[in-house]
Amino acid sequence: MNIEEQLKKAFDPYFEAPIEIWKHFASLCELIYYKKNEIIKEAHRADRYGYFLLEGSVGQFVWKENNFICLDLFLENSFFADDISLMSGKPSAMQIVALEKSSVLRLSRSNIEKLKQTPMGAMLFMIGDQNAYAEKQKQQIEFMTKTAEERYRELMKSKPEILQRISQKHIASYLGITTQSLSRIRRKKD
Amino acid sequence: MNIEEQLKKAFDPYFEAPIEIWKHFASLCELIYYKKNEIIKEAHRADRYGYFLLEGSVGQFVWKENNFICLDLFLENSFFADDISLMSGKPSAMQIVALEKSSVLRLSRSNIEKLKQTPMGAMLFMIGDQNAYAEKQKQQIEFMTKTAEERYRELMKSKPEILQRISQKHIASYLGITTQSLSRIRRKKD
DNA sequence: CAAAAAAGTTACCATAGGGTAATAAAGCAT
DNA sequence: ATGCTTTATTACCCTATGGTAACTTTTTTG
Repeated sequence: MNIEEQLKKAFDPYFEAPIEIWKHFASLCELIYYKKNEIIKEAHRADRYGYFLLEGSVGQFVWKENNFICLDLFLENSFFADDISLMSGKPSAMQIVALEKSSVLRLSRSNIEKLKQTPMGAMLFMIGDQNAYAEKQKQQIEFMTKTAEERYRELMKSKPEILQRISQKHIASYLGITTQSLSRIRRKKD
Repeated sequence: MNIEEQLKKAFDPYFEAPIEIWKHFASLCELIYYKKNEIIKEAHRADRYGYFLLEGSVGQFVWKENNFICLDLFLENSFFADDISLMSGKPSAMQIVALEKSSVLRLSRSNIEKLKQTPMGAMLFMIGDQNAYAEKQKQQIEFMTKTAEERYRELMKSKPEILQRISQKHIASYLGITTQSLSRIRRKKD
């Protein structure tokens, strides 16, 4: 599958934009490859890019005491960014890291602005932003209404491939617990 | 202060739109009054409105075990909605409640769509959505990197009026703890 | 204003999850 | 492959927070 088809397919569940839009989108991007554990966006720097993950996996992290904890995980065909830095133009605490060998489309802020000036482009970003918010709110509800063990079992059911591909260290911090606690949960039954 | 000035002033920190836009915005809204504890949007219903809080305070809740826990709190001059239901058109678990006597501007989905068709309107909603996402992410970082006690002290510092105006029951659940735990924290020193 | 309801406090014990540390297992590099 | 580094497991004890329950204070409402 070529890149514009991949973009279209990833976005279609939310809004079906014609393939020409995605050709235009892709034409404004750079294609970048990252090795496992390579830093895509360093903590306490500014970043003026949005990204689309073609292959691999990526995590958003912030520092807590003595390690990075994971705010969100992305698998291929997802949009991701350090939205706070991208919006404000200022440095943010977030670090973004490739968790597997990954290929990524990178779109600069100025090209984002260009895209937003077309009606269809504006629509895409609006829907993307709304969706990001909705996902974050769902994540909050999971956090506030379920135990770590319930969140683990939920994740196991809904995205089992994450458990195969991402190290438990990251999954544990994503679930809001230590690797020891995750081990304890996994031991019970699996 | 009249309504359009109030709208403009609330939004200006993010993007300075001309007052005419806000007149147009206000003209598409209904003004509604709620009593303390009145339900603005009931859990497990759909809601096709966005809201702007002129006076009072409002909370977003979801059910957990035997009570409603608070996902977010709003004071006057904030936009709020059940975004998930508003986006999807479908029922959602969220309940929205006036926590004090409140006055609210209510904007229907169809009028939101109308506004979004103007370039300036599209801009406003885009910025609003981005901002909502950024706030939610900040809230997540607070949750994942700080203890309940730290979150309480932080809230005390950043929005002390909340502690005066909102019942501890709601503040406790907003902080992710029980009222007993909040009492214990408050006892320490205050 | 008085009675009733709701909210807040305190104490008790229970439990999920954290911190340290030792060990085992897996992944990576020469 | 062989060692070196990182990750995962397990055990130990510790702490923050939860649940129940009794009591007090505040708020609501007839």
